[in-house]
Amino acid sequence: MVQSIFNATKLVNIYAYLGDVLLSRETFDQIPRKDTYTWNSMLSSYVRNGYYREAVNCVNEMLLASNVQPDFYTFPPVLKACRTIHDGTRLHCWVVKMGFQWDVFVAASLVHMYCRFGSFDIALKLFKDMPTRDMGCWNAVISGFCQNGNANETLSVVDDMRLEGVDMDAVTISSILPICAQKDDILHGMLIHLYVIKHGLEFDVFVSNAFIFMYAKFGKLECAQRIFDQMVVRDLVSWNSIIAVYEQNDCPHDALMFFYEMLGNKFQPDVLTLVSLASTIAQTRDSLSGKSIHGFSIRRCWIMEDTIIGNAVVDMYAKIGALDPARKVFEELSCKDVISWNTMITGYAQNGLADAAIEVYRMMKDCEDFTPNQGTWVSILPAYAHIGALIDGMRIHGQVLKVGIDTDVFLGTCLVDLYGKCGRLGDAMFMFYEVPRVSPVPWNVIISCHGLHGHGENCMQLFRDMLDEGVMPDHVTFLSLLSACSHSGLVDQGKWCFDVMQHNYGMKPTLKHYGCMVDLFGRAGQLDVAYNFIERMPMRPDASVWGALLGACRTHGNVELGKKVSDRLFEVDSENVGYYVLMSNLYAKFGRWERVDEVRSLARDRGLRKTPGWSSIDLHSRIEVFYTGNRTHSQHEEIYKELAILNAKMKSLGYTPDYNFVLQDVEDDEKENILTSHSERLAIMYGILNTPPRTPIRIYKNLRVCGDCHNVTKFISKIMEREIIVRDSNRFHHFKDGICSCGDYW
DNA sequence: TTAGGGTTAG
Repeated sequence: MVQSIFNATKLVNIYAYLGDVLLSRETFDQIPRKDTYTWNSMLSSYVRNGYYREAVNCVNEMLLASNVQPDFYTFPPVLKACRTIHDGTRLHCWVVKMGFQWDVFVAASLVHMYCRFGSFDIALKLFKDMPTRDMGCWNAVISGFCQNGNANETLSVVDDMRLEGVDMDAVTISSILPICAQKDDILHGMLIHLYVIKHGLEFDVFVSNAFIFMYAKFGKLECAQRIFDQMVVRDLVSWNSIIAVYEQNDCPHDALMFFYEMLGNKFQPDVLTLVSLASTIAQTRDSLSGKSIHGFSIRRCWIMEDTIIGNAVVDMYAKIGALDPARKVFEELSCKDVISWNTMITGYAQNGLADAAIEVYRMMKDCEDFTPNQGTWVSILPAYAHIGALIDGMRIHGQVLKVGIDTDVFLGTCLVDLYGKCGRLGDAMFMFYEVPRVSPVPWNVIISCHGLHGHGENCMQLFRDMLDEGVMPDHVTFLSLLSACSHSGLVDQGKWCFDVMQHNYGMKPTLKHYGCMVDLFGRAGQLDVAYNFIERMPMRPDASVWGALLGACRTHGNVELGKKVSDRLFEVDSENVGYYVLMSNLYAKFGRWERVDEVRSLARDRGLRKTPGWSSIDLHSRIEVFYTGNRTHSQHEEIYKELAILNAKMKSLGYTPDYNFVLQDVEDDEKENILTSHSERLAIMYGILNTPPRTPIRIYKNLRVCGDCHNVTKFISKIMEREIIVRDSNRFHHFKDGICSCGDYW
């Protein structure tokens, strides 16, 4: 039995301090004659533990009770609750009525609350009208602006404060450092660091934590680490920050090391630790750890309560490539926000599953609760670009223009990519000149678009323009350039780029760069050069490098080298069906059917199935897909009939079918039928039948276009007087008047 | 430790 109100109230406070609000309330309820001190304690118990709604209800109860009067301790904590639940005007009236408006603690709480509501006029008026201001009042308005992301207003208040001769304290510093990080203002950040040292504030935990975060944003890992090392006392935020430093700067193993060290120091991870950890695991692609993180957040019930951790887990699974678990977590999120949808769409798009990305985007649009934003468009546009859905992509462009954010560098770059990949180079160039071009990314995209169209010389010119504008190329720039040179037969320029990246920019080529070089030599028929190049590589060639050479052996018909290369290739990758197909194609070209069977049965024994070839066409906002030999389409009879008529016309103009591209050992008549039913021809004929004369036809083929279809498309473009743009898995083929823009080099 | 203003995330 507790002896006095005073002691009973002490217990309310102790339970609050220990985080047990229920026990705190139980004790409070048992006190028969509660005084102001008792009520104030209960209120702060709620607020301290995040029970904001309850705090507001409790203060209403108190204000209506006749036997007790609030004092200047009553309002500050409740106003803190009000700003979080966005409901404080009524309480402000009470404050005024009771005459506590100009108590410095109360006034500071009011100012901060109105800043957080975004009602800056009210906040500033209150601030200016205060009869006395202390440090807390200045900080209330400064942090209020900061937390609403109003960087410029914040800095102007800081200037006013210093003009009045008031020095910044630790609270001011830790409020404004995130603004320096947000504005990428290294100079001010470092000046503040000097100020902190001069004023002896460097041992404040909040200040140190804010510096760790700021230096991490600037990419200055050593500075962040030095501050962390010098800290005398570290809290959970310090550990979370140092983990995030390494996670955000692509050093997942260091991030994990600090996580284990944190556990060793007896700190329990919180939601924020888990969010960083999920991103870390996504980088290491360790699916087992991914499952542990997911399990941990389920056991703590965080995934149910916190959308951010849910989104982080969806993102983690998607980055690991585990789309089914990602989708399951996404479906089960109790509260989805726009970012949840964007994460799921990006997950599918980045794993090449454009159809699934589009399906999720449609579901999102059907939900009236969510309005697509910049993030949504940045995630869906690459999916449309991937499948060549120009009309859908243009619809997004329309929405972007309506909102007026078409010069956003991320969106602009996605639009450049869309137009480039959909065969509209002119529109891509137009968009490119609309976006800011200080980062190499838009340059890389436009160079890669020109490369896909076989315009190698344009790519070299763009590269020169980029350097003239003072933009630093990165690894991707050189990949785009090398690939462009390779598709355009610019062997010397390709060699020059490879040399420049190493000697002028000090970049070490990656496997991908080596792969491009092999492709460059291989396509140009310099098979021995390519082979010797691989032999001299300073790292172990992977399947893509050998695969590039095997493709060249197929194009240039070198069976002996092809055999040698495929042996090396299957040593490093025996699971990729594409390489078996390439090898069997090579044997088929020379009629070595026994070898063809051998390679095919090898692939079969390993449980590999050939990817079926298909082509698609985007007509009247509907994507029609044709598989090779398709006879189920509603117009298939008409399509085949027209193709037969076309065949006869082509032959009169000198066309002879190239049976090298038939991979079955059958009679010539049958070989001709097989060629006629290739998916790209079905899609082109469908386009011709369903669009007005002379309109261009754009189709997409999931594999590489076969040589015979390439030849036939030239004839079709002449006979039918159509411009035909075919995008395959490799590049663009632009046919007009019987000629292909690639000059038959691809 | 009955009160205001501070740091970290998808």
